[in-house]
Amino acid sequence: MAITIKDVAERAGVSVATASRVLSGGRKVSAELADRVRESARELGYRHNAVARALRHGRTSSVGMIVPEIGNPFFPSLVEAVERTLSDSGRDLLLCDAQQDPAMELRRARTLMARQVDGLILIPVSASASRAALDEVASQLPVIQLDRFVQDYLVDWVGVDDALGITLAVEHVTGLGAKRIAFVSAAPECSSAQQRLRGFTDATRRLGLLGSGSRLLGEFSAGWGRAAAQKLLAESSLPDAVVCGNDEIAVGLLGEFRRARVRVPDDVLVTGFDDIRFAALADPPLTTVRQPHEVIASECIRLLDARMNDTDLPVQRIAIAPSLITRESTGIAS
Amino acid sequence: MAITIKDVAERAGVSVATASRVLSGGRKVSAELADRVRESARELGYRHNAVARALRHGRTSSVGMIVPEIGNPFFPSLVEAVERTLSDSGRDLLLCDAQQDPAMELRRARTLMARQVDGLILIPVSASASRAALDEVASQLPVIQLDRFVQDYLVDWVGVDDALGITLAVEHVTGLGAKRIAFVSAAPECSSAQQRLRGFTDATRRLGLLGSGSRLLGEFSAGWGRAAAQKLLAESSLPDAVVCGNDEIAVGLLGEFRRARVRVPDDVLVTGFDDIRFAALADPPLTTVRQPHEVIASECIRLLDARMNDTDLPVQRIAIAPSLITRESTGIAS
DNA sequence: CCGAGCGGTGTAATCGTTTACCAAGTCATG
DNA sequence: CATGACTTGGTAAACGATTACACCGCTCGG
Repeated sequence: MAITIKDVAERAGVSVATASRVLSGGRKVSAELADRVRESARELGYRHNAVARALRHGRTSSVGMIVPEIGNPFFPSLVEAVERTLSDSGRDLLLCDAQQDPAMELRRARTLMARQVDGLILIPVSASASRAALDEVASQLPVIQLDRFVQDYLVDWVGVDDALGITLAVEHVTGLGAKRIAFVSAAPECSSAQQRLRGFTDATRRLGLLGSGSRLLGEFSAGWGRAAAQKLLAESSLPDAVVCGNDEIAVGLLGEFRRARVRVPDDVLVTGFDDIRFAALADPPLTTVRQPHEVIASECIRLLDARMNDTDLPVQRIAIAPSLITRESTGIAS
Repeated sequence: MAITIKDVAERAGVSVATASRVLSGGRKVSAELADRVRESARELGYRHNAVARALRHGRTSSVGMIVPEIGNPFFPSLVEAVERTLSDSGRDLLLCDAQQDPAMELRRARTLMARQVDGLILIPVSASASRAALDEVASQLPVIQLDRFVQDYLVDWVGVDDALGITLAVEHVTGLGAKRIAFVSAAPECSSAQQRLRGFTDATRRLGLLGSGSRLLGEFSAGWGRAAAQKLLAESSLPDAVVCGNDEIAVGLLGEFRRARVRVPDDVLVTGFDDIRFAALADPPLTTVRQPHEVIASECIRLLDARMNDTDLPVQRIAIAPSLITRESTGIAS
């Protein structure tokens, strides 16, 4: 069996209370005893038991996180940033994958609650179907929605300003002279897709270009990007620019254009969203909207901590402005 | 405060023992009381406290995992597969990022041990410097090394047969007539890099092609792939094929070749390793060595469970054969 | 010289479960 | 009918830490 604080106390000839006070820095202990305890702990190779501490303390110093699908290349960077931010304040991350399934999402939320995480970070799978999970969790502990949010539901949210991001892309290509602009994105199942669609609609309307190009809505995947490219190629003429809902779509689309000998950016401009690792490595390198992961993650934790300190804090929705990264897919190497 | 089993018992008019037996399925309880307890639990919205259960039980039903760097696109797919496998058996994943730093790796290992994870999955940052962490952990609990391993250290390992993977790539390009073969990979800091280098050396020696092309060792990144491409371009003539240590390197190299108007596969063949999500989307689509993540993950958990059941089990090293995925970067669309 | 105050230490309660052990009742069997 | 086996329920002791409270021995002021 492992060494407990009782063993340490015994060997040092003190009570467990004293040993605990030395090792977890409670009240003052005389220098002599403190040394004896530390010495004894070192000799025995004592390591505290976080489970017992958590039970007594009522806090686990851990945060749960549920991600729609870790395999999706955008989420790992968010996970990484969150994990790093948490570890800076001595907390650990319990990570769950919802496998794109709201029912699974709810189940994972329950196990995280059972594990008494101090707070939860949720990237909802769906703008509607994730409500059940969010609802159940939010009634029990501090939750922050990250990146995406559940529709018409007042729970803190931190993410990028999706609509603004798309606006940046639209303005960029119109600035380059594009008149007919197509939009290839995911069906408005999750809030990101909704907001990006809204951004596209609003921006093109404002510029008098609403309806100038096709609006193809499928899913956030390279496969859909390919399929959408084929649809565009089948039309009588190509648009001047294709604004994509995320980088995966854009990369798939670029591949299909390449195969069809459509030249980017000469024949058509293409933009993505997220600035995933491979956006810069695509052919041509992809102009895209960059999400500041580190900022988003740290804001998320900050808000979570604020919420943990004060449950009655008014609900906050923090939309962080993204920035446009211009690369060759719109003819401008940065 | 949250509802405890005591509340449930009280409301049902039974002892906590009975309530516990009903809710956690211990001994038999009469149908009538069982119903009363379940009813009461439902009405109060009782959720068990996994922390208390873990303390009593001595098991947390959680597994720790330390990854060198989640941002690296190869690891998320492993994490996903592991997480899924674990959740199938009702266990959770505590994920830590070592940030490519052995000291951080050791620290994270300690916090996972403090949290009493039932077992640990470690992808060591380094073949040598990760020894400290592995050493300390392995003396306390079941550990499996995943993907990479620490040199000359007997702890279970599950991963792909790296040397075989490279051999497949080398044989593939020689089968296509390549005589001068260059190798661009990472310096042998971690075991994957070591084994892939060994595979390349052995395979080329066997084929009488040892030393036919340059051997450039840097790191597993697209940036290094670019730099290496420039080095190759600066040589008097290009090799017939470039075998890359992983896909990121290959993609970076492809980009640089493209910029220099070197045609792949006409002028030079290129292969990668890992079959990350974007290998198929590269230009041209990348011939690569596929790691079967699901198999690797499930073998990993199987071995971990075996080790948990019997500490004295002889050390196992399970190398799983990868497969070659041929695409256009070697002229063969599959 | 006495009592209050205080710093340092120990005893024991506590966190929420599970479970070893015990008591009481039922049933079957000799 | 007595006895042992078996069932079912409750009581209380764990699990390993933290911490409220009591206590002891000083010092210091009146």
